[in-house]
Amino acid sequence: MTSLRSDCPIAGGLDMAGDRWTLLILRDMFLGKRRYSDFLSSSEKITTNILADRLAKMERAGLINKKPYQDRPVRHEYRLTPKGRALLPVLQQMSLWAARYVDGTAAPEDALMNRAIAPSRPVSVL
Amino acid sequence: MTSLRSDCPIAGGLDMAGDRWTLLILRDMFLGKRRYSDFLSSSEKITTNILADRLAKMERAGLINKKPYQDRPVRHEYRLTPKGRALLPVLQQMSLWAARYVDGTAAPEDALMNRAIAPSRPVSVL
DNA sequence: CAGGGTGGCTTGCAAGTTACAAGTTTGTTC
DNA sequence: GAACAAACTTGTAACTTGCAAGCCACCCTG
Repeated sequence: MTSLRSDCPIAGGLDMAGDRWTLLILRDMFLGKRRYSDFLSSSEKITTNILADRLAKMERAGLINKKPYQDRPVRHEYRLTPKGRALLPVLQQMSLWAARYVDGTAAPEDALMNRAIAPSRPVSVL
Repeated sequence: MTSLRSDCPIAGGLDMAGDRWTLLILRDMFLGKRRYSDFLSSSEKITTNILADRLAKMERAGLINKKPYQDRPVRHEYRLTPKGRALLPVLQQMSLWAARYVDGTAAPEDALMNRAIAPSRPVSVL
């Protein structure tokens, strides 16, 4: 996770978010989840150690940040940074692809698809 | 790889292509590579056992197919299926994201970006 | 103020996956 | 028939994942 395999942007992207869980946590955040227990409740059943590890790595990678929402006891919530939010089109395209080509997957969720990130970037822009 | 974690299309997509190498092999194919030795020569330096394993899994997943291009000795080449080709937009969005947000990555390659798959699908279509 | 419950982790460990190196097979070229 | 090459396969150590259990701080109830 700490060094890139090459300067290819695809390799770089995969080095930061190319595992089985990171993009699913991102998806949950786009759907409004913010707390540890929210992420645990998703239907893919991530385990606690992996969730804690991924949240820490994602924070170090600048995809999310962590802020206390209460003291006593201190509890944190996790939110997308602009860098994390900018991965939405990747999630959208992945959804469209799987919904069409992978058996047993449902249609993409409207909440993910009907959403744009700030400066929207069409595919064939410079 | 054989069963899906949920019916979410993102989870489905990740179950098929959410690892450190599959999308890089796909990228190489979009750039015209077809042979085992072509894939080995990429700058990320995939090792032979992983390459062989990934090619076999991708074939089973229907992303690519394998055909002999000569006998004596039999040699195969690998080509994208329509299902594999349809992952191009995912690669494109990943490239745009990383080029913009990941330090040390180069600009997306024109050969990948200036390319459309047959029925092009804008993001916010049903 | 003891006992149970809850949210958010941490720890331990077995099983699976990856990386690196070396070897094998099939045929071709000198 | 020796060297070479493409395309794998095998062995093994290191790392990552999945599963279960434990832990700590705090609230809540009696």
